[in-house]
Amino acid sequence: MATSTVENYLKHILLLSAEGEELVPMGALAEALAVVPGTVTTMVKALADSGQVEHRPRQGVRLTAAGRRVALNVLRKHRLVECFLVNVLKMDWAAVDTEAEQLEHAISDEVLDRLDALLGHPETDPHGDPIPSRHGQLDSQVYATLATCVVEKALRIVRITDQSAEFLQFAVQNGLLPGETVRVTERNLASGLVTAKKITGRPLALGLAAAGKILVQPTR
Amino acid sequence: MATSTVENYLKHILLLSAEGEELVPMGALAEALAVVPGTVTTMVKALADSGQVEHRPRQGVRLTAAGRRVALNVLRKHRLVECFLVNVLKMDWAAVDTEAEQLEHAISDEVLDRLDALLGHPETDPHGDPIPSRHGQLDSQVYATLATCVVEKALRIVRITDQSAEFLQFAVQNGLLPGETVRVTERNLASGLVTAKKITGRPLALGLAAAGKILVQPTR
DNA sequence: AGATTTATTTTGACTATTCAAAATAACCGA
DNA sequence: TCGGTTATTTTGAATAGTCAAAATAAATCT
Repeated sequence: MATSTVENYLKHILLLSAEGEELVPMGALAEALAVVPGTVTTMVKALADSGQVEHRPRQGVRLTAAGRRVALNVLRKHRLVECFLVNVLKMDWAAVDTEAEQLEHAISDEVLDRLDALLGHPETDPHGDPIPSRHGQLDSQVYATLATCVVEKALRIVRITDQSAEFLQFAVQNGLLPGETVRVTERNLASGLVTAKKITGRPLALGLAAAGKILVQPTR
Repeated sequence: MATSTVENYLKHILLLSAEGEELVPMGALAEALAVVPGTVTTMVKALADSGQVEHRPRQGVRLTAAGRRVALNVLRKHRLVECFLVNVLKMDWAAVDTEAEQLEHAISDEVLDRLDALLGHPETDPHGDPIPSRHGQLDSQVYATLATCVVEKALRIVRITDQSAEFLQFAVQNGLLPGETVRVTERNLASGLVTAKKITGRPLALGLAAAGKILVQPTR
């Protein structure tokens, strides 16, 4: 059985390889896991020995099929737990990531399935992140963001890609939640400023980086 | 923050010291934790250094006030999680102990409180074991068992003190659940045999050891 | 008391995970 | 192609938790 350290390595490799095949640089992984790069090298070599990742020295890591299976299962646990914490326990949207970080390694597949049923088989977690299916399907649609979308068009927010409590708090305070409808009224690449407006609301200015963390799709 | 290993040591010391002050022998602790005795000695010395237990060399260990506080919190988590798994997720009575074993170290106090509220502040877990209160009160009433109670009197089952899946399964199959009413119709110390009957049922024979694991109280 | 059994502690070693710092390789600009 | 960044790997050491087996103390039994 994978230790929770191993689960974390695999989960973060999955998360950093976005869609598919790309090699994750060791440095990026070290940063994500908050350990020094040398530690990642050591650990990745061990993971490679156990067949969970493929290590290309000096280039990066990539999950094997086996590693990906484990990673998706952990991610599924993480996101379903977040749903539970927000929908059932009514916890703060911004706080649940940290909680789920622990719980994802402690809950069994049995509990996972029952939680999934209790929640009505949700497809995304409260931040809009897609929940991998029981057998490893992960929605990987590419969305526009407030930094890249067309202007003056009504769009539905589908997802917030920054899990930090600060950013999520900011999002809540400005009503930038998945499901809400917004329109970008102005975007100036030079100044790096984006102005967005909710249907019923005052204009809100935010930087390009922040705008890029909010994924949107055409209102259906 | 206490590691989950430390939490387990403290929890088991609490459980083994039943009520109060007794020193828990190192061997008993080693057995409960499924490690060799030498390991316990090493670990207990570390726990003593950090002020969580008092170690009497060659005699045993005992929790300090600080250690007891931690242990009660872990036990509270364990038992509330069991309630959740049985009452909300409808999991098998006999399987939840193992699950809770993991979850008790992963859930935060915040989640704990909300779980407690969701469940309606239960006083006992599904096996009848008392749940320590938020601030460390633990019901320590001494109950009679089917091995020690008066015969021919109707009694309510309050608790099953063996958490092993096998025993719990046996209990379920014979309807020996907390809340049920039973009567001991016969007890023979010599043969070590106890015969019990549910109000609406055929007599059931069980050994003294098994009978001693079922706690009862007078029907109110 | 002396010998024996039993519980506990000590010792030495091992695994998993981590860090700091030095060594190495790859890349990049002129 | 040379020199310098920058990323990665290596090396040596630390911590937490564990085991096996030898040493020791305590309790027990003649």
